[in-house]
Amino acid sequence: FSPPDAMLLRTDYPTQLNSKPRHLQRQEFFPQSSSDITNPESLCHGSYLTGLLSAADLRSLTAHDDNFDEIKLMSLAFEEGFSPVEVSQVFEEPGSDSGLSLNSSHSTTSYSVCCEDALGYSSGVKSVPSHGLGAVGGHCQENAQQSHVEYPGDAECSTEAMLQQFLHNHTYIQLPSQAASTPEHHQQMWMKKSNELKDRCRNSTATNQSRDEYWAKALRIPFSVDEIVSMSVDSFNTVLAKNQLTETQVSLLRDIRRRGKNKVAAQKCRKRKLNAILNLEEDVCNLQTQKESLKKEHSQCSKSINQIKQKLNNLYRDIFSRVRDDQGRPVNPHHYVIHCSSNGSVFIIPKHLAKSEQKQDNRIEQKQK
DNA sequence: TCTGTTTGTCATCTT
DNA sequence: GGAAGATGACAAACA
Repeated sequence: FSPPDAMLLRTDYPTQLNSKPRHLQRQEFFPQSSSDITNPESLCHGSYLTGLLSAADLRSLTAHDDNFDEIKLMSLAFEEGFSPVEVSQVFEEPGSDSGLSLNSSHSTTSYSVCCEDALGYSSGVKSVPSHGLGAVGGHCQENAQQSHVEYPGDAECSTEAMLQQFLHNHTYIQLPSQAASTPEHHQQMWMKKSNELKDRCRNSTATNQSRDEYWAKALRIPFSVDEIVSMSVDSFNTVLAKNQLTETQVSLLRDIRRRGKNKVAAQKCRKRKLNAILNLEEDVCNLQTQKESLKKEHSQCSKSINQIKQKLNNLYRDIFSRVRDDQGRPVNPHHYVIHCSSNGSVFIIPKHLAKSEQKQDNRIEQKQK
């Protein structure tokens, strides 16, 4: 869901927000030590994370679950001192389908309001947690001190409390003078903020700034994406070793490098595939041309053979029309054949003799070979 | 609104 | 066995 949605909800629950005393201290929401928090549900009180957990705590916390990419980023945001707008903007990043993939499981986590807590953690829900996280990221100390929300306790959690918490998440960013403004004003502010973020993202893409460039900038990585991708393995390892980077920054650097390399590889792969297709099409074209040429040649050969056959028949007929046997009778061409021996002599012999003669000649030829 | 293309990304396989 | 490259599949952006 989005903060504007929450504002609409808030108008349905106007009494709880402003009327209840805010007497509970932030520490009460996390009675256990931060290092004990290992389950996502503990994070459901996420609106108070910044006030309660140090960056180191958050890092160790997030290390327990591979799905906590966004939380890792939050951690970095706190650690690096980013503004809530920066962090929320990062999560508003266009095409946030992948963004920062600190590990193989990604894009299946999101923050959403659940029945138990204000800021819940759910898996398998594909949504962009931009506003909520932006709010969480921006939960600075002063704001936390300025407003306290009544919380009914760990065991029970009412919808009102949930809304209060969530609304608290998204009101802390305001200046103190704005704190008591109307729900409509909240909504307008969020709409405006959302549009600003979207505009900035659009501008970002309009200037050909890639998502990784954006991330690198947002996480203050002192190298350009091109540098990260194009540097040698040794240089890259040196960079990782000598720059005192945080775990998250190292992850991002590795991701950027991997994505960059893979992007180039994909481009090369597609180019190769295209070239292969073009070459195959050219081969097909050449083979078709060759086939046509061979067909023509075959046709011409057939024609020539037929002409030679015809000439041979004519010659045969002419010879037999002139030849006579011992008694002066014409020779029957069905019983005799013209035989050319290997030494060039030409005889007219009975067919049955011609066959045996032929065999003999073949044997002699084979012996000569 | 639908459709085809391009591009980035991930997972997986190959080198 | 691990790193890097190659490639199929998918999704988002875009024309």
